[in-house]
Amino acid sequence: MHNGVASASSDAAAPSPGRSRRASVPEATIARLPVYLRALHDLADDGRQTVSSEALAEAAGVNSAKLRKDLSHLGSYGTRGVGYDVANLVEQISSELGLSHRCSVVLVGVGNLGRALAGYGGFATRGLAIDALLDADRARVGEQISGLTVRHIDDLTEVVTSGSIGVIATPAAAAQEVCDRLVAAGVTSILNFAPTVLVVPPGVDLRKVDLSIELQILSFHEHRKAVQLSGASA
Amino acid sequence: MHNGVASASSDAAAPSPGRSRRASVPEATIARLPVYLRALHDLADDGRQTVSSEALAEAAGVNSAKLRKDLSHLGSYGTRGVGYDVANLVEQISSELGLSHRCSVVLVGVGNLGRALAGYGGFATRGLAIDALLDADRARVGEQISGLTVRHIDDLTEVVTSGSIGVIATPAAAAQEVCDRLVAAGVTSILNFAPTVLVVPPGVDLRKVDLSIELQILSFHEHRKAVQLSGASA
DNA sequence: AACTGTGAAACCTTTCACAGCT
DNA sequence: AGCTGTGAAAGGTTTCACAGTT
Repeated sequence: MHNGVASASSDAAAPSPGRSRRASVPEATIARLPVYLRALHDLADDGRQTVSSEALAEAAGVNSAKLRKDLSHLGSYGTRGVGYDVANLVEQISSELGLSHRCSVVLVGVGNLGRALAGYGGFATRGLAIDALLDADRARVGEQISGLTVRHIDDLTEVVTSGSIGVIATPAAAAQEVCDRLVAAGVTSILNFAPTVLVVPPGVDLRKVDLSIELQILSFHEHRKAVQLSGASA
Repeated sequence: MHNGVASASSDAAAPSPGRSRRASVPEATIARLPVYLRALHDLADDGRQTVSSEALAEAAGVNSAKLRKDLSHLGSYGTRGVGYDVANLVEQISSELGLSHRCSVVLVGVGNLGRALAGYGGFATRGLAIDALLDADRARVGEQISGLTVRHIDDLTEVVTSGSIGVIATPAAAAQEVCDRLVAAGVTSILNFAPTVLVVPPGVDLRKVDLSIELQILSFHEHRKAVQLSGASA
């Protein structure tokens, strides 16, 4: 799975004795909440008022025990014998994910991938959308993409607000520098699409999406299947 | 996690008593091998002959104990007191991932994202590259993208070969049908970029990359940080 | 009866720490 | 000395199965 959250960032607070409610939802659960949310939105669009763990689990592609355990971490508001109230659950999950008050998303790197991300419908649907596009290439500055005007990366500090999320879609060679500049500008959550390992200071969350790694993992499974087939006849 | 090859192929072989033919490499390890491989290629390009677990781990962004444990699953060939032979390890990992004999990659959906993927340098670097582009829109058929000619999706069976990997970069609404067609054509490994849950028969490996989910996970962490800051004063 | 919420078991992953090789 | 390989401990995740609620 994704390890997501960058390394040594358990600095938040020392194991203080007077720690308050530490509901602390597990990472694995967090990673599934967006999937549940999407399924719930679909159900709501279909006019469903309530849904059972069984039905929601199927729509989300997980099993129902896992779904119930996940929701129980949120303090869950299902009704035994009935199921979950769709609208209520949407509210709960959105709130948990912090989608209620949208934070801005700043994308750096307007090459092929950056353009694709800027135009990606999935973002806009609920809660999150890209608010600013930046690039180091002055030839691209001023260009209009998906309703946004590309600005120069030197304007970074002007477009970053408290709680911004940074998205890096630059070539690998530029990624670490862009990352450093994002961090310097106050960004503490970064999504990296460049195929390189980034280093961030403690307290900064870093996730990565690496397209070629995904393909290589599939290559492994494909390879293993082939080996099994040919070797099984022994 | 990912559903992988349904229960069907867990541990086909009985625990062989004698020669320790290595027992299946854990999923978590597989997911990191491509990262190690990239770091190793970088080291090789720099002329390094050997590397310690400490140094390689740092380049890959993991800790050294994890790296050593991961490599030990491959039957690892390090030398105590010295480290790992870079070229040898590249060979080992490539072979484990099945990159030695490239399998073809077929991409369906040549919208913004599909174009970005087709031009994505990361793929080509080592072992894997996209071999065919397909789209349902006849207006796009014939177009040249990154040296490939877009073909109509009805040609699917002509471009799929045994061991092909399918990549879905269509809108969500079309994804399941495309997936079904890929499966029907014999594809057993699929990477899905469409923001929707796909259903595949047992024996087919499915991985997904969902851009908006990644952002929502970061939104959660950002949100939590904000809450901690404002609420910590109690 | 239908369905949720949850302890407990099973399983997987990471980290530790050190034996053992070069 | 330096470094790998690995049991064992610690921690996290999934699944089971059923008590408890409507």
